[in-house]
Amino acid sequence: MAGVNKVILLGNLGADPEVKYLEGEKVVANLRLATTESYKDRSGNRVDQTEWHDLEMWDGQAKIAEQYLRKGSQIYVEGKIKSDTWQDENGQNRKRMRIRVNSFTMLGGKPEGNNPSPAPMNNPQSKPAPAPSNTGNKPLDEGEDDLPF
Amino acid sequence: MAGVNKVILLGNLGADPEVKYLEGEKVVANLRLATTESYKDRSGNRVDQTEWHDLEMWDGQAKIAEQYLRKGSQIYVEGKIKSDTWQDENGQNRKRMRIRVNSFTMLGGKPEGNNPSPAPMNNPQSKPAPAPSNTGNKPLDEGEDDLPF
Amino acid sequence: MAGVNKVILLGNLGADPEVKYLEGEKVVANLRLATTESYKDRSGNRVDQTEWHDLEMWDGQAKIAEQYLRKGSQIYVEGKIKSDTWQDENGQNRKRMRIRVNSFTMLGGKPEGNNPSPAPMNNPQSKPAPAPSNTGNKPLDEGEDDLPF
Amino acid sequence: MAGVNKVILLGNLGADPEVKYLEGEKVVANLRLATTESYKDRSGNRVDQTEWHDLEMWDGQAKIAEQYLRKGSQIYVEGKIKSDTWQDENGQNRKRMRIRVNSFTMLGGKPEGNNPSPAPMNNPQSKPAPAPSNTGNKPLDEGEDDLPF
DNA sequence: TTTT
DNA sequence: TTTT
Repeated sequence: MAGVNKVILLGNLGADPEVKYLEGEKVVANLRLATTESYKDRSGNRVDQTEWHDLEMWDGQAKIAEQYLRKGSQIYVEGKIKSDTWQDENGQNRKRMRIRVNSFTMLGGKPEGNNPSPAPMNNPQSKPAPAPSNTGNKPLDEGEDDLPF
Repeated sequence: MAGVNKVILLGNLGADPEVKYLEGEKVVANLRLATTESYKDRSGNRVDQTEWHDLEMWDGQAKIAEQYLRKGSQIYVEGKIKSDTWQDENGQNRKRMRIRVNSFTMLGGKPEGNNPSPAPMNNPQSKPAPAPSNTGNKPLDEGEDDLPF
Repeated sequence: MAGVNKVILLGNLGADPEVKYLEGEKVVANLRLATTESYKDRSGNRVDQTEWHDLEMWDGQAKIAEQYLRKGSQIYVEGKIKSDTWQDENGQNRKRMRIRVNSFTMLGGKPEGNNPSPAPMNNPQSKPAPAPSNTGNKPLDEGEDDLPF
Repeated sequence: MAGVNKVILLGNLGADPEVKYLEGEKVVANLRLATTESYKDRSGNRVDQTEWHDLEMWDGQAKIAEQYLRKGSQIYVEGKIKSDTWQDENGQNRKRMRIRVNSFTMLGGKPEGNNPSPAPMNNPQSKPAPAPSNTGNKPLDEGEDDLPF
């Protein structure tokens, strides 16, 4: 019964986060993260292999993502694999895997050129916040809420 | 370009490994691994949440899996996320995620009752082997050289 | 400023946990964990290499350790490296590294023979508890306190 | 006997790597890596807590470190804990922990200002090399074979 | 669709 | 002794 399901990713966002404000104070952000592995094939040519990951962040974390992450941002992520299953319109069973993010760390990378500042907030009542660089890896006494401020 | 794509799992196999011998000495094993997380919901009831993972092992690792792993075996796994994409019969884009295993460790757990001994080998010329408890974590002198070029 | 400091261990305890009850409801448990790597040297002989780790757990986690972990117990651990520095009696700078445990999972293994049941509690007012198999990897809504019950 | 001993670090180098060329083509690099965790204490003040790690790299990896890493470089590291024990001049048992690096990835960060280009090589016969961004995570066909015997 |  |  005891289990471990852990994912560690380091890569760049393929697009700005997509953030949705749901009922009851819930917020969810969806992000696309590319992790690229580079190696030489047998003929000596360098090959880049990119894997795309669907990330899901909630609440405080989602708001931080919305404020600070942009297309191109480089982040380190810890999370877990989470799959949804459903039936599609043809009655076939479908499955979709996602990474549920537990914590992430911004590493710099270069956000998009002509909009270097944080994007306008969708959430008007959100308070201004200092730039965080880390979410989730909190000291134990304060628990693992997702808001570093 | 620098990227990290790492998965760490600890759980039990839902079935015996499925092993295929391909041309050119290639061997592949597919396994289903369950990782179960147990927590109490807001009404205080214990809830088990199980995630199923599709694992893929190759060559020497696949043979070890075939010899030593069974439905119910408990293993620790390191690997990476790997997705295949294709078009289904309706012309829709489909995607399937898998864990490409880099190394695994057998932890005991309980193999199935009435077939406690290793399953018959599909591969007649395979040599008998001592029971390993670890794959992939190689000694320094042999393993992983460090030059990416 | 952004940093990651993460340790993942899987091994067996070299002794029963040492638990101390401090003032103000604080509890700390110290444990010795062995991780053994097995490989063949260049002459083909199997070599076991064991590394011993000093683990530190606090509060709820420490109590779970006291109740359920014994010499020989096999556990999976996530934590971080934490060092103390001080001057010894000769005025020399000394440093000691420890693993501060964030979460652990019991994997079975074999507790000591003649005392198979949980050791008597040092802490009289502690309530009886169901056997947990996992600490720390909690759903986000409940945060990362260490008590699974 | 099966064990896991894994360390994941992300931080900045406190100094240039120290590289030693030993007999028989062996090369070792020692590095100091800082991982900084940032959190708010109970009075709401932001606190930075830095842990310093001693890293050890060998051979090809050591050469890459020598060529490309500098004081201030930001890297992601995977490795394992490795301790040496000895008796000091007072006859006391001493222990020293180190991280034996299995692979690392350069993340940018800003190398020192007035010496932006790679340092001169200590190793005259080394061939010029393209800037790598990743070590150790090898392509499947070459890397990590899977047979521990 | 990212990054170097 | 790093970094933001």
